[in-house]
Amino acid sequence: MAEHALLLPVGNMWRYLACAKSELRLDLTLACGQSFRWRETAEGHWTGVMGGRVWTLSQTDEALRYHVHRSSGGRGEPAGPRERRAGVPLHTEGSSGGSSAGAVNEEEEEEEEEEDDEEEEPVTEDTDEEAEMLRDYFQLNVSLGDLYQQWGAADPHFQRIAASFPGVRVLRQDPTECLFSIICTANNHISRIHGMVDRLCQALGAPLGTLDGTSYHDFPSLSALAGGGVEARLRDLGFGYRAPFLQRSAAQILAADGPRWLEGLRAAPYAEAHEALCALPGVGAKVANCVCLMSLDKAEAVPVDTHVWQIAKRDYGYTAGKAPKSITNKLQRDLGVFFRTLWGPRAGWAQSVRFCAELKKFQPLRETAQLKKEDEDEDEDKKEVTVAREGAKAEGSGNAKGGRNKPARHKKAKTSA
DNA sequence: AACTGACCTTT
DNA sequence: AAGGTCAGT
Repeated sequence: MAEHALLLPVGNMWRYLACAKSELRLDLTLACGQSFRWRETAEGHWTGVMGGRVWTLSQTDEALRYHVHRSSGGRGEPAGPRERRAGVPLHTEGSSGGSSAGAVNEEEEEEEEEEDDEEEEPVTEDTDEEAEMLRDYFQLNVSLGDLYQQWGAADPHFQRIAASFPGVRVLRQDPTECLFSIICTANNHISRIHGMVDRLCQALGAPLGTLDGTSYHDFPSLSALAGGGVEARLRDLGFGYRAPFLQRSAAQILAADGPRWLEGLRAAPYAEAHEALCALPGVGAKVANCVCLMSLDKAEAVPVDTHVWQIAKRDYGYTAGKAPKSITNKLQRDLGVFFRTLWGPRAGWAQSVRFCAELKKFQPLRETAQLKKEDEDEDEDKKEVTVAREGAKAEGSGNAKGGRNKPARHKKAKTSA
């Protein structure tokens, strides 16, 4: 029910936010595996759900353009904390093409027609609020240009790719959405993850409306994720062994004061947040680092995956000594310290740029600048990196290994009532 | 404390 | 093999 609330098409009602392309590149930032909620619905146009609303974003050289799709008859309340949804029905097109992309809840489409929310508040304030939502989501208060400068000066390998991959920012995502999306990424393909997150929202998230035949859903709430039968449902949706991780993690968080527990970690030190996350089923060191970096304001967190490990070996000669067969926790800690020493307190941001540049889908971008650049100096700076391992603790709460606070290990708690 | 395989599916 | 995690040694 309410599956087919009609979302208004993008008219000429773009809003603009001053933002240079060197500060933000939508294509790189939205498709590099941080969030799996955005699709390029048209050339240079990215549509997705953020903060309980459906957005379409695009950009010019100097501005970020955005539009929020309003439901024409939506009764689906946004699950967000703010309930004030200034939905103003403009066109009341008879709901036509119910082209069921979901095939799940096929309903006879009823005429969208109920109490049209009488405008109870002036809508003008909403636009400022939405601009602020974007600034927060993209963390536009952080000057990426300055950071690129610093990283490039400190690291010739970063400098080598910087010009080809500008505007790669770390998103500030909702912690719940980030956590449960990232759990899905473990031992998985990016191409597959997109579909999984999509089906997750389709199956358990509140419907927000339909646009161009595609239905959009909010990210599932913790209660929806923790519900009985969720594991089996997700198994059917192709989540494999991750299905119980999602359900059990949700239940565990709910038992620990719900979303406030997660959001509270934003104010906690990196090491503490990392440790707390690792207590959740399906959350190891790498996933915890991703969540810390992309939703909990831990800019120093460096997720070490196979790509970063390859980079470390190839570019920074980080095999000196021993090369574990797999990426161990110790290796992740050591590499975290190493990259924080190299890149500084926002090492996680720099890592995101390097990771992005490593993705196969973005290799064409690399070629372009490579031709311009020189291509002779290759192995130049492969020096000892072991030296850097020493004074790496100089950055406050850098490494996420200290902290012997409280055990709080539930992890394998089966059906702990 | 640090390593080694098994593990759901899909490219 | 894929942007790992878990349990056992």
